[in-house]
Amino acid sequence: MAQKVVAMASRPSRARGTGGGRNRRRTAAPNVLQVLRERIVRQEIAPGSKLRENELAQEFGVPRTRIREAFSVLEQRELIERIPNRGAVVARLDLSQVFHIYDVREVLEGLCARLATQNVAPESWQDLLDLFSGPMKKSVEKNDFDAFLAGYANFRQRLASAADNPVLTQMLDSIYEKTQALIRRIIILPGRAEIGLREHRAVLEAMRKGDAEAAEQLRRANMRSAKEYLRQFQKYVL
Amino acid sequence: MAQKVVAMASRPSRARGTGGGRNRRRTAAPNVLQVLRERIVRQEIAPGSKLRENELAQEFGVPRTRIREAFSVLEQRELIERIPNRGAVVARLDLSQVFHIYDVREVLEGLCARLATQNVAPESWQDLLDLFSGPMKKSVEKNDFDAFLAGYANFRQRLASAADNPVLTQMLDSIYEKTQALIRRIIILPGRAEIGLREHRAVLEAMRKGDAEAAEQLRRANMRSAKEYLRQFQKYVL
DNA sequence: GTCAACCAAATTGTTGACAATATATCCGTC
DNA sequence: GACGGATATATTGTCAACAATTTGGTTGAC
Repeated sequence: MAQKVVAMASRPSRARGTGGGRNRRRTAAPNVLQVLRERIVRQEIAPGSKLRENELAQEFGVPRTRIREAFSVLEQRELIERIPNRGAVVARLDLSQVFHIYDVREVLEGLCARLATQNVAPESWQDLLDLFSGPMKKSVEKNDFDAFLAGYANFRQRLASAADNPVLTQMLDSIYEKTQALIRRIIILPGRAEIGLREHRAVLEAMRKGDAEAAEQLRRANMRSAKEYLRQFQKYVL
Repeated sequence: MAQKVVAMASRPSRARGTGGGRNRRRTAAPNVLQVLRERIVRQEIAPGSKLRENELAQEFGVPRTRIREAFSVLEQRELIERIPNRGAVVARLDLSQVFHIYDVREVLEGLCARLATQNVAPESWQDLLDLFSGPMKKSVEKNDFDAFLAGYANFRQRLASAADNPVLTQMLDSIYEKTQALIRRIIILPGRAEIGLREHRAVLEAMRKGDAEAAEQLRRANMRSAKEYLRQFQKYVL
């Protein structure tokens, strides 16, 4: 019995030291999924590219099974397409799908604005309103799209957080990760940033007044406007 | 072309062991995922039950890896919950999540009604309107809930099909598979079927007139009403 | 009798080897 | 020289053994 204890203590498991001050895993990035997701969303891998399991397994230093499991999730999220026995390719948005997405996004973003307005005190939107009245306006004038996109991301995040509806948040995220690259190309269309800025300000003003219905309608109008812009310039962005 | 097929058929290696002839994987290729999904949705397995990989692998006659892969998908759809090293359990809806779902469902079903109205000729809704004016009314009077649910399923399916938006359809499906069991319990609440019937008829009448905006608003009102009923009777259905 | 540590069984997680399939290359025939 | 057909290679799909973790019960000390 004592021997058993000894055996236990001396078992060949390597230092894992979860409780200890050591870093828990060896250098390799544990989250294959997250990395792949970001690469695809940011289009660091071009749509249509083939994803080879062996290649990725070697790069990440993990067995192929891990890659496979990550593929399974990415397929569910429609970020990649898998054809049996032929592998996985990065999904590409076709035009009709984009318009379908925008129809859905319209009502979801509208709901998000309404819930956010209902859930928190109107004054809490003052800082965002200031941001969109001052600095963001300057960003647009200077054609500083990175700053504009950062502000926009802030806007979305604040609304989703205030809306406090995980189901909604998840759906918006799943939409957003598919269209992120597209949005960047819409923003730089001539005049779009100006219009978007004005529309966002209108939404925020309604929220500042605590008018949830108006906020919903204005956010929906904003989405419809974006969709119209897209329709007009579709040949340039897709 | 035909030659290609011949080449395929004459490939030498077919050492599958079964060797019985032409049938490749006849019996043992059950769609594990589909079966598990239905069992969970229909609550043939109770929420909170533990799902053992080995058990299922043996039952389906497939290696554990398959079960594992199915689990991965079910987890993504939030039909099960997996805790590392502790296994998978059937997800259970808690009350707050249900209300979150209904807020989202309100706007999505509204969108679905609007798109359906816009996409097809108003006359094409006549048969559904007749169904909800005649037979469905009888079903409610006779407390024939199965018939009522079948008609309701028909209604939803027709609208989704006419809306012709795969993104929307998928989101509604993912919501529906989580709440299917709940809906059956709402329907049998005192008076709910009558109210639902009236509201659905109102939606269909708007669609019959080609009034997409009204159809959207009425469908949303219908969802809000269902949510209110749920709030009122929450202690009895959850 | 209670508490704690400890062992044993069951269960999940991981890995590499092997089989099936698709793609690319080469060769003979017309 | 081009086309069809067969082999070679690369890639994906399948699987069963192995490792690690949790759990329930048992033993022993106080």
